Amino acid sequence: MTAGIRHDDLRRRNRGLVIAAVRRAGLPSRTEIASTTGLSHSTISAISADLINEGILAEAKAGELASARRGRPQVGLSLNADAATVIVAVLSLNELSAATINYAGGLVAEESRTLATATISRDDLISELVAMLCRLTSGMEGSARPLRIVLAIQGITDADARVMLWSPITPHRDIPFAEILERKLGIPTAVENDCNMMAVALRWRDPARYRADFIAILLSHGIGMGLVLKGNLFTGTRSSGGEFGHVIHRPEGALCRCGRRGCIEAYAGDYAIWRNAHGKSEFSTPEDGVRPEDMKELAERARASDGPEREAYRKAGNAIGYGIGSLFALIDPAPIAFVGAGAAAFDLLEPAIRAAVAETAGGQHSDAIAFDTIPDELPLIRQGCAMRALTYVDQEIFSDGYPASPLLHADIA
Amino acid sequence: MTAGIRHDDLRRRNRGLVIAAVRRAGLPSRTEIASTTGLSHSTISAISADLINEGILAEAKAGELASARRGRPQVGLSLNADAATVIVAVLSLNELSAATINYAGGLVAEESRTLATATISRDDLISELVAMLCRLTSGMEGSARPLRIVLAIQGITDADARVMLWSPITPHRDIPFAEILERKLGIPTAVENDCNMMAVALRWRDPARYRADFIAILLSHGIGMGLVLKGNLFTGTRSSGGEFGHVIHRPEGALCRCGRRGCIEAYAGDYAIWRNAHGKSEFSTPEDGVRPEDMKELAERARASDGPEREAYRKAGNAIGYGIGSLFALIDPAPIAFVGAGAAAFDLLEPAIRAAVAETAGGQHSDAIAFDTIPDELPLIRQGCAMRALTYVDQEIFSDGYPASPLLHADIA
DNA sequence: AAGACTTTTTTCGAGCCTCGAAAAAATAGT
DNA sequence: ACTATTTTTTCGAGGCTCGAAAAAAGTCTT
Repeated sequence: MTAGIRHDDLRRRNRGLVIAAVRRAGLPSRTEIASTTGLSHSTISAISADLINEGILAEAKAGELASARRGRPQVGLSLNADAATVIVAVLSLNELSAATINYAGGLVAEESRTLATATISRDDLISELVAMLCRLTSGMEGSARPLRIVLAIQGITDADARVMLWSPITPHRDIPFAEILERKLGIPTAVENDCNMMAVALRWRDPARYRADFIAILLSHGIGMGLVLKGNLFTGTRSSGGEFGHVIHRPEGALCRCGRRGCIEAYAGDYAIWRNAHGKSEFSTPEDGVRPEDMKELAERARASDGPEREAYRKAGNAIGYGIGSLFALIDPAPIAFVGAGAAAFDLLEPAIRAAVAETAGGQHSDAIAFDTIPDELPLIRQGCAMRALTYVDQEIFSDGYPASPLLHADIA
Repeated sequence: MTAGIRHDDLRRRNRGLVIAAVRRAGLPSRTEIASTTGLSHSTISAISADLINEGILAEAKAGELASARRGRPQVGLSLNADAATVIVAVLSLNELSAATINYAGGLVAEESRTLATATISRDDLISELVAMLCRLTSGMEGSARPLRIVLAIQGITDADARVMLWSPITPHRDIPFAEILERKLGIPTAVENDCNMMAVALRWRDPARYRADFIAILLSHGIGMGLVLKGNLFTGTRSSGGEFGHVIHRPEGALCRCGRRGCIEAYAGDYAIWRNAHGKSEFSTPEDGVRPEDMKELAERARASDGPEREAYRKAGNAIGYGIGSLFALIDPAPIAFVGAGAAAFDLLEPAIRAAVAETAGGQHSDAIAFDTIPDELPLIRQGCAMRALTYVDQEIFSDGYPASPLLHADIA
């Protein structure tokens, strides 16, 4: 049962609304905030005064907002970059990277290193991560301590974003990263699926295109998906969900890395395309060592002539297209962004994808099916993590009357 | 952007909360409502006094609440059955039925008739419906006028629940039932998918089992689905969505009623089972005239010996099972209720369903997969419509300070 | 049977919050 | 310098929820 609304919740929610409006708009005036939130000018005035006093927002210098209009000039409100910091970390195949981000979303520091994720021991994996984050946060104590960590992983997390349940990059399972990092660093942590973070980032990058309903599909060694429906990130009931790569394309079909058969990934993952292009059986054990260079070369050959390579891409497109079509039967069509190295070969996939979608329930609204490609996934994932962490701070910490950094504003005391 | 919370929204939302608590609990005391909503006793006292004055709630007679405890006895609050009425209508193959329901959910009047939905003209279909609802509402004027109509149809509606976009029971498309009924009867109307209403009803019938996440699957001539995720009815971005029957089971597979190939329905719909059992080609035109008696007989023969009939049910179960498995890859497992005549043959389907699910991503959590069967769908659909209509009245009308029936309480004037 | 005890419900004043209207502030045009 | 215009702040009114205390309505005990 939904909880009742207390009187003090009201202020909290409206504070959150004002912060969100500033984060979204960049440098909005109070009047602009009033109109986007629907709250009265007086309320916005009161709330923004509080937020400025607390060091969460800051007023822009006069003239920063091009006006040239008559009347009292608007004063833009911005996020105070020094109000807080957050940490983002991305754990992917053979690579671990992390960064400190300030409250305005700017990069403060970063670090990354290669890591043999497939063979490293469980303890070493954990301690490498802990060590990197300790280095990043060293010297940040007291009010300078980061307020949130978001760790993105390839694979499945639990619905509460606390445990990595399974990942293709390591044999180790059920690693409670959130608990570990909270204990070691004392900073609240969320563990998120990388594709979900991609979807979050798309929404911030291009809100016009990626608004209420859209899909991000990661094409790489495996196939991942992040799905936003009615403005909310779609997650499973127990896990991060959205395992599009393991929707069944052909029952009893090709052997998948997950051990099952006929998954979309078993036709469209890098290893599957490679396997098909090299004339190996669909039932042969998935090859782990397919490198990005191999795929680039494969794509070149597929473009050069209509041989087994092109056929392999066709099969991949067919699997993806039928999968999308089935998804559209459930959720109706929505724009799709293909992300990752595989998106660089999208020209080879697209005809087969479109042909397959046309054979499905999604085909009837083919006008609404827009594709977009973004070959480089890491920046997207990072940005998604950063926004995830920052909106957490916005809504869960700064929306209460939290004294952001009292020392910065000692003059008001 | 989410709208700001006004001060007067607060009362409205808390009124809605109190009404919802009473509808859910049956005869709760004020103290009980306070604890389920988290609001204070004083607030509940004030709100319920208002609601009683407005004739929306009523106090139970003393002693109706078994207490036997010490202390001042609790006074149960109930919905005032006379506070309002709503209309539910269900349009299904060859049958149209409608009923008037009072505010407490009790049946006031009902009517149903057979109708050759497959051949009737568009205008006749509309006027039959309008006529029936006019008869039901005749004499109910002024404050006795029903406050809401919910019409359930087999097929696809738009996301705003105003238009029947497509239905298997009639060749006519895009009938704006909501607009038509609102104009003819002057009562706000919603057009809903029948399976979605089944899901709504399950939640009211057995909240322990069907709580936050579950699936209702209708097995009849076609295959429908109603899905509740995180406590919300799942709908598509443009339509009622959840067209589980048209998820692709086998690309380029059996011919479906929808004209496409390989849909789950083309294996598991009545016509598909019938077609397979009679040794017809999977690509032969779907038979429209398969009657429930035919299916009953088919099931008998399938139970009697392991012939083509049993094989047909196996194929159906295989399609459903793979479909469920793929769905579980996206949303994680959830309890499933199989509804409709096809559920009466669930014993024939279940082994193949379970075997197929085990081959998919859903298989890993096989412990969480609970099946339930409900052969009679019409009462479920009706109940879902009724609850849908009543909660609309609760939240959209009675949550504002709406004078429910001033005449009933003239004494307070 | 009267008083003690217990639990539910109502009453009442305090404290917030939002809102609208009016005032103040700050600039461009004339 | 003065007017027009637009933004922002101020101020009082009205509502809402809350906690504490009081009132109500029984059961239990002696």
